[in-house]
Amino acid sequence: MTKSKQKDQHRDRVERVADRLHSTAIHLLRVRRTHTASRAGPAQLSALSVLVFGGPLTLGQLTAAEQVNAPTMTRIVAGLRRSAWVLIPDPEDARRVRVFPTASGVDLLEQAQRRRIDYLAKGFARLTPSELAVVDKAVEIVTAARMSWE
Amino acid sequence: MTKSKQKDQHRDRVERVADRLHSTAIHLLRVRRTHTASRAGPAQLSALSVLVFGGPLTLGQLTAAEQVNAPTMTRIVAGLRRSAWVLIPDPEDARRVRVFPTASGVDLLEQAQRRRIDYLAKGFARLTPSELAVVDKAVEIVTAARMSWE
DNA sequence: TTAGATTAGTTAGCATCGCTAACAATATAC
DNA sequence: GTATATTGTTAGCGATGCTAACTAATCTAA
Repeated sequence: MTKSKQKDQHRDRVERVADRLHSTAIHLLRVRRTHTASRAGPAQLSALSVLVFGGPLTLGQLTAAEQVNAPTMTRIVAGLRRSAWVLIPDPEDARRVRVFPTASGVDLLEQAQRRRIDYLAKGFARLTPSELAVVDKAVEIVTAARMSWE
Repeated sequence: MTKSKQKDQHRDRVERVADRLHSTAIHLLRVRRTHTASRAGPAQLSALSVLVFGGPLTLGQLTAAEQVNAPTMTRIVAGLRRSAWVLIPDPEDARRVRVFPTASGVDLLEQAQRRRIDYLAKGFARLTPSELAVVDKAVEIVTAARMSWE
C-alpha cells in the first residue's frame, strides 16, 4: 500500500470518528431537565461555572471563555445578577465590569452539577472499570486535541 | 480492602468521568458557526437529520426522537417548511402530520455535516491511530450505555 | 491640556428554541 | 350519534444567539 493511500485511510477514520463523536455529544447533552429545575438557563450555568472555577473575571474575559458575543454576555450576566448569583462591585477602571460569584451562586452551581453528574453516572454505573478507563482516556485525548487547535 | 470500599471507589471514578465527559461534550459543541452559515438553527438541523436518516415521520415521532415538547416541534417543522427543506403532503389520517425531507433539505444537511466534520477532523488529524481507536471505542461504550438507560 | 483614538460594554432589535396552559380538530368506541 | 381519546396548534413567556449602532471611560500625543 502506498503512503498516500494510508493517509487517505487515516483521514477517513478521522472523519468517521469525528461524526460519531459529534452525534454522541449532542445526545449526551439532551439532558434538558438539569437546568430547568433551577430556573437558571444553560448559558447562565456555564458562565457561572467559569466564574466559580476561574475566579472573578471581567465581561470581556467571560465573553472569550464562553465564545459568545459581547451583548450576549452582557445579558447573561444581567440575569445572573438579577438572581443574586453574581455581584459587580464598584470598579477602578470604570470601563471594566468585574463579575464575582456569590455564595448562593456557588450553591446553585453545585446543585446543578450534582444533578448532571447523577444523571450520567446512573448510566455509567454498569460500566466495567476497564470500559470506564477507556472513556476517561478518550476524554483526555479529545480535550488535549481541542486545546491544541482552538 | 472491603467490598464496599471498592464499590465506593468505583462510584467516585464514575462520577469523575461523568463530570469530565459532560464538560468535554459542552465544549465540543461550541461549534456555533456550523449552522450560522446556513440560516438553519441547530434544532432544525437536528430534526432534519432525523428525518433524512429515519424516513418520513409524524410530528409526534419527531417530538419523541428529539425529546422536545410538541409545540416546540410544531414550530421547528414550520421553520423547515418555510425554507422548503421539508414538505407535508395531504394526510390520510387528518390528525397526523407526516413530514418528508426534500432534496434541498438533504443538501442542506450534507453541507452542515461536512462543516461539522471538517471542523472536528481538523483537530483530530494529528491523533495517532491508537488514540483514534481509543476515542472510537469510547464513543461506542457511551452510546451503548445511553441506549441501555434511556 | 485637550482632541482624537482605543477599549469595554450597552442598547435595540431580530430569530430560534425551550417551556406550560389552553384550545381545536379528527378518529374511534360505545 | 354522542363521548372519549389522539394529535397538533395557538398564545405567550423567558433564555440565548446574532449584528448594528451607540455611549462612556481611558489613553495618547501634539
